Amino acid sequence: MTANNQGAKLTRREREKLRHRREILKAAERVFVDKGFERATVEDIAREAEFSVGAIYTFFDSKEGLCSEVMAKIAEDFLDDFRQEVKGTEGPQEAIAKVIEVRLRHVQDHGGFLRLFMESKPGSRVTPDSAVPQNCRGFYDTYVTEVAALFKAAMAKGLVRKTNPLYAALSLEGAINAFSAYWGRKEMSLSLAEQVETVRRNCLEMLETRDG
Amino acid sequence: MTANNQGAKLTRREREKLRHRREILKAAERVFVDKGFERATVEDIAREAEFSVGAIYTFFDSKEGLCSEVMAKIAEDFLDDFRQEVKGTEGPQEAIAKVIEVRLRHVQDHGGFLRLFMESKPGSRVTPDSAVPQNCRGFYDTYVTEVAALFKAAMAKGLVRKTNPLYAALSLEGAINAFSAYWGRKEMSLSLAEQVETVRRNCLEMLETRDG
Amino acid sequence: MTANNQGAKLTRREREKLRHRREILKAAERVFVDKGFERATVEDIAREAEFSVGAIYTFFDSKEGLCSEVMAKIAEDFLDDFRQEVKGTEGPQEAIAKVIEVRLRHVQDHGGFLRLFMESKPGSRVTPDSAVPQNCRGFYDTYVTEVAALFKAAMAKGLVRKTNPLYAALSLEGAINAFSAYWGRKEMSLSLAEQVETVRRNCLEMLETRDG
Amino acid sequence: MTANNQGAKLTRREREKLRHRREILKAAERVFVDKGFERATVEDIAREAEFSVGAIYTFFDSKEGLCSEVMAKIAEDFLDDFRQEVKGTEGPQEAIAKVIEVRLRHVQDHGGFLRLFMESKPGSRVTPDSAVPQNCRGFYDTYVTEVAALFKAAMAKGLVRKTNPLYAALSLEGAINAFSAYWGRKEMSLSLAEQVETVRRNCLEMLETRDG
DNA sequence: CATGAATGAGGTTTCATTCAT
DNA sequence: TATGAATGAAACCTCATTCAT
Repeated sequence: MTANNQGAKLTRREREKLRHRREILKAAERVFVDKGFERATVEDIAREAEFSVGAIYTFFDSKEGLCSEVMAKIAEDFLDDFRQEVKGTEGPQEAIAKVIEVRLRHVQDHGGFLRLFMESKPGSRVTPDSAVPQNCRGFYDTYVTEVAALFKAAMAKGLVRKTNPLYAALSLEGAINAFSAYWGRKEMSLSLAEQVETVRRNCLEMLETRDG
Repeated sequence: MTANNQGAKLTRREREKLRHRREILKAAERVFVDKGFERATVEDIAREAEFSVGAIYTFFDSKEGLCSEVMAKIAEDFLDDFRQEVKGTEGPQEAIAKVIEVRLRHVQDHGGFLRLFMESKPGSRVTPDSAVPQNCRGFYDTYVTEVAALFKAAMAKGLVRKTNPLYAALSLEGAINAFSAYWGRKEMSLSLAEQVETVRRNCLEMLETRDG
Repeated sequence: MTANNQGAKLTRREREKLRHRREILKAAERVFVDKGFERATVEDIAREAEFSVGAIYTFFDSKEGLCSEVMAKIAEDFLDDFRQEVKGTEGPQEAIAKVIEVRLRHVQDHGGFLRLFMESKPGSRVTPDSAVPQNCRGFYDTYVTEVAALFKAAMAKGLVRKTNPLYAALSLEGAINAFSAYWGRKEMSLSLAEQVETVRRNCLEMLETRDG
Repeated sequence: MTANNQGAKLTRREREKLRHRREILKAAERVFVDKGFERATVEDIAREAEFSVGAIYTFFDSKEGLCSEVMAKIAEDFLDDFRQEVKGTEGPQEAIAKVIEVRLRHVQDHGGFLRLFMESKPGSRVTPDSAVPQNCRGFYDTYVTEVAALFKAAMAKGLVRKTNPLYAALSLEGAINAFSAYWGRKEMSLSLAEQVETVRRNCLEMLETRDG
């Protein structure tokens, strides 16, 4: 039985192919994060993945297509992780604290890749337009909107000062970016817990009501 | 008298040369902001500057060298502008408000170029290492440190809650980046005054003491 | 008994193998006719033949070798068909008429492939030199010479004007090529009978003696 | 005065550029005729033209674009030559004789390139569709039609047997192709005069009325 | 024998840089 | 000085061929 119809078992060959595909995606992410889209060469990626150049093209249509999938995967994984973690919390305040952790862990694991989405609009060509996959275009806004909803809930409960929840979410995002870029620049390696605590104290507490 | 020692008068020739140089720098900035370093070609820049390709190379050693000077000029002009504006204020609170204005005006005039500095450490290659000029390496930190000093002063006067002034400065920076990126993504064109007011209300007020 | 010496019985295995080989040759011909040698990929041929790429290489040494066999087969089949049909005729005049039919039918079934032979000499590289098989080099001349012999016979019987029989044969060939290319270009789909009649009237009748 | 407006003199630089462009076209024609579009590499062409690979691309957009121009130039030059020569004749019979000469001379100078036009319809991929320039699509038909008109005139004057003039033109074309391909294959180098005479005697005389 | 993933040489194209005028 | 044609290294991508399963 060689069928790979829905849910069916995959042959060893197919499993291996999928594994190789994932390996290439991982390697590509590392190279893209390290060098940026333009300076990363397909040969770099092939070397990092320990495959030949041609092999890359049996899995992906083009360098842009590959980058596209890398971004889509990062975005997807991040949103999944974010939602999963938020779901397990009690109350919006704890949820927001969790957001910080998820977000900082992501920077630790994937570098500043998410920042690319923040900027991605036609005309800011850090990454070519076509490499920002359709299903990622709205990703960053989706995320920010969901964080804003958490702030809104917290404000409704009187846990956080009343302001525009969207701007509260953007402020938090911006601070996380700025802090982690600063730590990166200074080659400081704080533990994740320390990072979370710092952001919490310097950002979140500002917003909390005195008697929250 | 052909000498061009400091302060000496320049011949017409020399004055023209300097003017051309500045024109090329301006044009290069526009192209780099629009397309990014990699996708900008020297020919693009030459066309924008209305010079020949060769002319570019009589003024600058290489594309990277040119980018380097563009960045240095942006950094210098920004610091000058920032210090000038701050100097004219009374009290740290007003100074910080001015910072927001200066910073947002800079985004309006020069796009997200400053963000490149925030991220520029070896390894985040949006712009090639060598294009970040030596004398710019510390620029962003200088700026952030000076803003932090303003916060420190405000805290000393009890105008702003006591926290780590550096992180307060980074938070403000991050928020400005996040807000302006968001507005850019949504193609919203708020007036500078509206932008400043929004950042002030959503960021700064959070930090102010109730009886500040 | 596994021997496959001439005439010996073949095992089922061997019969199947031969059948697969023929199927690949047929598929390859279709693809080569459609796309030309260079633009046809081995994968195209494999897909058309419903075999894997690897299978092609168990039967044929290389893409050129495959093309070589395709051409040899076309040439052989054509010569067989031509001789068979001519054999069944009475008198050279009828034979020449039959030639036209055979030739036009071949264009209908195999496209302009024969024209490749007409042109194939080192230096006219529509098809790579090495893909024109040794045993095909003289094929076109053999064919033309045999047609010329028919003309010679017809001239001897006074049925056709006396000229150089070889040039008469070449003229007929050329006209058939030109007519069928013209019809192809105009996307006209005349029936084979109409095509034969047109060539006969416009070419052959010119050569006939008034009282032939 | 550096303007190159209509009719104005060109600067030396511009004249040189045009000359180089023409040299590349010539070299490209030689290589395309020799190897065919697919097997000709841009490097081959560059070497033949004694330029660098990059230089080719300062004159032409792509290999296909270059081929396109080569074909357009051949077609244009041929039509010009053909019309010029026909214009200078007295009576259609002499004109047709001239056609043979022009056509055979073209084969001598440019090889079988014209045959490519004869076959060029979508689907016969000796040359990629896009390399057959728009303004060439109808070229071969234009030529054949004009030759047909000459036959029609000759028929009207009773100099040539009455048949379909278009098919008469196609027959002549086909014969010229077949004859010259044959001579090429046999590496025979008849003089142009001998070639013309052979075609005239073996093709044209067949069509002439006895008392023409 | 059949498969198809993997290889890597080779082709097209771009573009920073040079240099004769 | 200013020009822009020419260079050639290096990038992306294709595809004939191989080989472990």
